[in-house]
Amino acid sequence: MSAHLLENLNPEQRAAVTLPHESALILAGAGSGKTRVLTTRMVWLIQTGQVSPLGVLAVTFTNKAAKEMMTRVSAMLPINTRGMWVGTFHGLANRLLRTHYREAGLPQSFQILDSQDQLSAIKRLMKAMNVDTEKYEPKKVQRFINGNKEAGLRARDVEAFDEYSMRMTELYEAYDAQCQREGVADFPELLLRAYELLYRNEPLRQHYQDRFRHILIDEFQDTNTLQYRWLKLFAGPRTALFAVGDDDQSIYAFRGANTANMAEFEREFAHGNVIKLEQNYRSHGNILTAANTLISQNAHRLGKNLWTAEGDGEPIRVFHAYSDQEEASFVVDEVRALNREGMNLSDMALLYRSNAQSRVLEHALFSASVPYRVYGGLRFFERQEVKHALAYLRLLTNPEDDGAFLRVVNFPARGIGARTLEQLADGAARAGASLWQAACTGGGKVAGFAKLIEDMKQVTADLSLAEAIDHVIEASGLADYYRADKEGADRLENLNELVNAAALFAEESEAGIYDDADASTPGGAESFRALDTFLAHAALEAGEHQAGAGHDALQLMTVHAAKGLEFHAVFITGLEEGLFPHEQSAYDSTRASARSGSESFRANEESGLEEERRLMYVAITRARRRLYLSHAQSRMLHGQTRYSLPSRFLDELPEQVLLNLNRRSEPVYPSGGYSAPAAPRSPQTGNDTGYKVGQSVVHAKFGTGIIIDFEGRGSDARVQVKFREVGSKWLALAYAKLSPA
DNA sequence: GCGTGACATTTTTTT
DNA sequence: AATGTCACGC
Repeated sequence: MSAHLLENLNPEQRAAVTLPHESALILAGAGSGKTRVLTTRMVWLIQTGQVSPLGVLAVTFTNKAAKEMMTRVSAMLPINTRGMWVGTFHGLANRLLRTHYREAGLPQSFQILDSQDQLSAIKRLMKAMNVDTEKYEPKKVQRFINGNKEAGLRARDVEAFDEYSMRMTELYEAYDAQCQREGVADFPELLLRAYELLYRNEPLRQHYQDRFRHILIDEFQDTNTLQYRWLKLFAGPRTALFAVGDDDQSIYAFRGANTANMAEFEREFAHGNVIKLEQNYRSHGNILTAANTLISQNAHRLGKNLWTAEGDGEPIRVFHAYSDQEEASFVVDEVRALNREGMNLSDMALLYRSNAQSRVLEHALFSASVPYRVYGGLRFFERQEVKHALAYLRLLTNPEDDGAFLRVVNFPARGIGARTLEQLADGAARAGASLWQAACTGGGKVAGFAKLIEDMKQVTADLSLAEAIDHVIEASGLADYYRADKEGADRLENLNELVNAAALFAEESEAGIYDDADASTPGGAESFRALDTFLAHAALEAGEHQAGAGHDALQLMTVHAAKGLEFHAVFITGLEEGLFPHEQSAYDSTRASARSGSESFRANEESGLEEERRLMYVAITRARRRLYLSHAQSRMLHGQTRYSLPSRFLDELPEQVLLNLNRRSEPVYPSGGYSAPAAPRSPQTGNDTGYKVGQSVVHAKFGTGIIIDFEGRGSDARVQVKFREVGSKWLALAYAKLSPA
């Protein structure tokens, strides 16, 4: 039967699947059957009796990938997969912490803060500490805290010498204390806590190291420093680590992913046990040639070249548009043509670098009544009405949660205003108590709120999860509030959907999906309480952006969101300098972490440009048969028209695989009402304005800066100026009050 | 206490 | 263009 399992694998894939009990690194290129290898390996290990299902730990980055893996494994294996540890880093850490909450120093009902919750917790803290939020921006504080946690550093471990980072570190420490007091944990905290738990608790560590004989990791290139350490801690002397990744597809360095982990893993674990999967089963030759040529221009690579047994296929179509609108209508025309030829809309994708770009495309698609679906955006559990309902629930299970308290104490409005809350907070701080405790001992409207919550607690105690949530939505006044609101219908529906989601969740939990079948864990909590589990689920799995499922619709998403997906036809739009590669990433990637006080977690500071190139590589390799690349000379962005040059990535592709769709109307401008449009630019020559690139200038409002780019001529002339204070801006010379410095 | 208008801000995204 | 944040006035 295991022979059957291996039947359709190529030699490299088979070698990877059947590796002996040793650690290995699998360099799996785009479209090389990575997920297949990973799941088959898991099944093979179990089927050949090398390990029991409980001895396997499989880690992914997204819930989607985890689910996919589970589905495939249970399809191949007749056994019960319920006790298996397959999940995201955060999901598994949560599981561990719930099981060993005492040892981890957490309350049984600890709540998880998502990024929004975390930010508001930070703002609240800074307000209480009277910190100047101009000087210390809450967002930067959040980055600082998370960056350090992801590097495995607690506040006391951070080396801070200058005043700024010392203050940041103080905030970090105070923030952690606040979280501890309130019984909440943010995302990186889950990982760090779980790490510390095993690090300090030897018997527990022994237990898990002994249990997990095989650890499999998906998308290894996306691991950050802490996640890698976490894996090393779970791995005992007899554990084999099977890491699958593609350094060329690392596109999350900006949030701490450390590609150097791959090289390090090879040195520390794989010891030359490296298998490359280079045969691509997805794309035609020309597309792969383009991808290979592009990525070969990155200096920091482990090295890998994709090939395909398919023919060259079609050339890559390149379109130069005069404006973003023209680009959009070009895309719409092509999409309709392909659709007429029989290609499903859902087999085509429109990709762009940043979400803001989708608007023009959507507009054009809408006018042409082409059905489409936009991925990304607000997810279900992140909607405000849902968050409100969840906050009530959090308060029921964990009254110390001040964040939840503040979110709903006056929503719907109960006449409890800022001043009342200030007094309440003062009282709570003096007594060293939570807001909830202070509210219970007080009087007036606040006491009324406390009574409301108490009553809810009583009533819901005997109800099922879904019934309880339904009751809370009614009793809190949320339902009435949205019923009274003219625009509340959608929100009301979402609240209804929340009740349904809870019912569905309870059903699945009943089926055992979320139970831990391993009863041998020392000191483990037997089962988790339904409400807590549901709340954790809501935080960890914010929910797919639903709607329009089942309908054939064109797929719109950012390149980031497209990772891991494939389509027959792909349009990569907005290939312009400054947009893709994005200026923020390409030119000053160091800025974000420069002040974090822990540059070490970005020790492999590579140029942001290489990450942008990898992003382009990911985009190209999404396409199976047909690929379109387009750029626009002018584009509305942030309410301003910007003029840009074609992306350098277009120049980095081999000409022989490209087909220029504008060929017929050389030069690239469309024939039409435009009288000899200005050449895009030539910074050093041919401008008549008296300004040139590199020159220092003074602006009445923005201060002094340096001209870094120049476009157009005459009354259309525009310059990009990098100001010392306010960053870079595009200015029309005809209007801007500029003078030479 | 609450609603309204001025003001700034704007990468990519998962957990 | 669009959205969130903040200060101000009722």
